[in-house]
Amino acid sequence: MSVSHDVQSPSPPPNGNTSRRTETRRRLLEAGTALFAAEGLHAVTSARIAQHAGVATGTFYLHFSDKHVLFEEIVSVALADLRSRQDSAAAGIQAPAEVLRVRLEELVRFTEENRELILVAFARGPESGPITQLIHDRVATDIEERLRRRVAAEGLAIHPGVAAQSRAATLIRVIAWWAEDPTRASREDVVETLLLLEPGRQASPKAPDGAL
Amino acid sequence: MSVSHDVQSPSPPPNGNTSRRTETRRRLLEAGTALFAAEGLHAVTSARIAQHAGVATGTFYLHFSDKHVLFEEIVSVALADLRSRQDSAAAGIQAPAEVLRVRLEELVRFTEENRELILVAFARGPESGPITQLIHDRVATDIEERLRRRVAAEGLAIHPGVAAQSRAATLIRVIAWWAEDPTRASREDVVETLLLLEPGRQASPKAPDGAL
Amino acid sequence: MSVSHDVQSPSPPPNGNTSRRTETRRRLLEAGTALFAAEGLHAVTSARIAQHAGVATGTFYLHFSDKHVLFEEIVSVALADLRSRQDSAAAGIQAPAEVLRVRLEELVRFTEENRELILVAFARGPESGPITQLIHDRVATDIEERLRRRVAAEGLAIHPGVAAQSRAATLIRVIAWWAEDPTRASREDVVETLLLLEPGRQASPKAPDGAL
Amino acid sequence: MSVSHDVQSPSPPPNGNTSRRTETRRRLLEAGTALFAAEGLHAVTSARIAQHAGVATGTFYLHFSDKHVLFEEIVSVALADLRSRQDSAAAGIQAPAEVLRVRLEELVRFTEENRELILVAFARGPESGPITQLIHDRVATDIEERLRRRVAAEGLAIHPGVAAQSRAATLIRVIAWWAEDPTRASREDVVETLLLLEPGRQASPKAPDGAL
DNA sequence: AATGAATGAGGGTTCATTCAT
DNA sequence: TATGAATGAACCCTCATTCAT
Repeated sequence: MSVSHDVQSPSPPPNGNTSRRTETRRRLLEAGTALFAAEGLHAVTSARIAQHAGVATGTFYLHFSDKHVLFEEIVSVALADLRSRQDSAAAGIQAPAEVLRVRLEELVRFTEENRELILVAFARGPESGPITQLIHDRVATDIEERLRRRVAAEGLAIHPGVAAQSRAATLIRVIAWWAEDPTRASREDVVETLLLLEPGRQASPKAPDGAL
Repeated sequence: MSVSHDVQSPSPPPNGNTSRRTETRRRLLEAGTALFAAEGLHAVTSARIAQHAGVATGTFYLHFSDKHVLFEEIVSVALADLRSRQDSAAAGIQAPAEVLRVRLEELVRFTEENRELILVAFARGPESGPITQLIHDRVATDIEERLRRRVAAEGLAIHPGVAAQSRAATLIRVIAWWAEDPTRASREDVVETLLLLEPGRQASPKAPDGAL
Repeated sequence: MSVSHDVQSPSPPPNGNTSRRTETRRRLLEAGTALFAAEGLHAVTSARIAQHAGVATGTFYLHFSDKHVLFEEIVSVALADLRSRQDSAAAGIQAPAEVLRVRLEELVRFTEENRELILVAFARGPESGPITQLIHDRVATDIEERLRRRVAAEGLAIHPGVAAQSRAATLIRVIAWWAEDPTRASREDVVETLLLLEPGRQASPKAPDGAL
Repeated sequence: MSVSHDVQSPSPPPNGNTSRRTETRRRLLEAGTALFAAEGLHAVTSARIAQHAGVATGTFYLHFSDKHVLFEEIVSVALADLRSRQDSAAAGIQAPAEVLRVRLEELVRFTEENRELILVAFARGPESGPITQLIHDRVATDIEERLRRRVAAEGLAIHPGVAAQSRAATLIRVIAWWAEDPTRASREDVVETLLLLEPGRQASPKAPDGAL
């Protein structure tokens, strides 16, 4: 159930065999994902991606105008997939606390199934490149909006901007850290700790303050 | 009171050449800081650093074996300076909560005074690379140790590894975000929110200051 | 009948690109040979070889990982060619003295036809380096082996190591000297004198030809 | 009794302590000899010679206009020294065969006492650089002159030019080869084999034909 | 005389990108 | 569509040489 790159058009191809162009594109995305995850954006050259994908150097440019575009594509497909999976999982749930937990659980599951991808997208902390910045900023903006509303409604003593930066960095870094080596913490530890660290939540000793 | 790369001793230099060397080195560090902050490690070349410092290309290599060594030097000098300032500020204070606040306040003050440097050290540019990771890892390791002790002593319901990643990412990201534009939040908002977000602390509405 | 870097097979190239690659490679080898002969390994840069071959700088590295590899290639192709020509010429001849003469004659003929190449391989330019040494050592090792056997069999009063160094140096130097300017001695003078100087041979006045 | 570089002027300095300038020059020559012998002309930089001599980079240029001049100086001082030692040793001897032997013996003794120097001057075969070329050419010219006279007088069946190239290359190569590792052959083996290989001499099996 | 920091031309090498086939 | 050889700008780095002290 991992993210797939072969879906190009919403409608499936007329016959069983994917078109050659689509297949080549898919292989480039796959090769890019593997190489970026292993070596980072900077160390990978377009020629090596092509080679790894089993196509000629020039073919790369028939599909992507450059390395960064490929990178962006990889990441944005992945993000969209994650979002839709989280939305499905949380559909129909009312309690905000439960929604949060379900979305975190889906995030963790997605991470397990797409470790390479996560390493590409979030690798090297929140400082890794324009695309990672973009993700961070998008995530942080959403969170800030939510927190702003809660501050207004509940009188939370936090600064929404500061807390949003914190939360976005936390999610990205914890997920990347865990993807590097999932034996570092159990799935439950990750979910529970992220729940407790949610801004505005209790995190006091032994007193889960009625939460969840 | 910003970090300086000048000669350490106020006494005059032992000979003419030494002071010239020191001066050149200082200018390279300064130029490197400015350029790294503005464009990131990857985009900056040693030739441009030299040019910006007003020296010849080859001179760069008389002082630093390459770009990364200069970067490391900038960052480690800055970190050491920050640490010593935090230690001085917290010297003699007993209450852990107060120590934490004082250290955060010093961090914020340092950030105000060394915005460029912070942008270099915590940069989000593409591939800022192993050094930024190193900082994160060093910070995270310290925090994890502290949390592990508190978990053992106080029975905190968090996973120390997860929470340490979260806290390190939070500190780095919030500080970098604020350094980008200090009008985004007041000094107090930054300090208070970071205090409240400390793992194991209350983050409930209107929690009385100094709770813990 | 000089050494050629062209395509081995007389049949047309399998595809357009391959022949272009081969052609470029041939031109680089040719340009390298000419430049090395004229200026020596040290004075020649890969950029100039490329320029002389009418290709871009980077193209050089598509074919040879560096200057020394090109040099090695030139020399080892030439040596292999010389060897095979000497072997063909001496095929079927029994008398050792005649074999020696025929091989020397072939060496001289080869030298006439490949003066540039000889100048490259046996060059005296500054630091022609490990490859020229390699040739000397290879030649000297072969000779030493032969002499060792003759010393054992015939009781020659020479030290095989010393004599082998002498003979290898003699062949290389005489050939290089003659290649610099073939009017310095007639083909016959070169062959006859090298025959007479063969260690273990008579070199007395008016020694009857074919003595041994 | 090795070659010394401290003799600058024919007359000794007025007082016992050599002048500072002379001393510096001597140290540069010594450092150059050691480094050239170990690493070759090309790999050695003027800065490293200076450093090795314990003086500043710029000082090098107060004594030698460049690296090659230092090299030439080293070599020509050594050659002059060798010549004068050979002349002294052969003084008063009449028999040409004995003169030859004595000169060869002196050459071998000189080589033992100045291995580093020999490695500098003759290193890497007869192809090592302009200075080595110079030596070779000078030696070859002398030999050719001698041989030309013998050919005229005795009717030797050799070409003087070819044989002179051979003999010069032989002497240089054998001496260099032996200097690399004097255990390769005994002093006597070197002298005797070089005697036997002298152009125009007998080198037939077991029949030293009255020679020497 | 000596110092040694500074110079800057130039070499080696890489790689994103093009284009003829 | 795909190929892959070729391009060439730009990078990193070295080192012979200068020159202010």
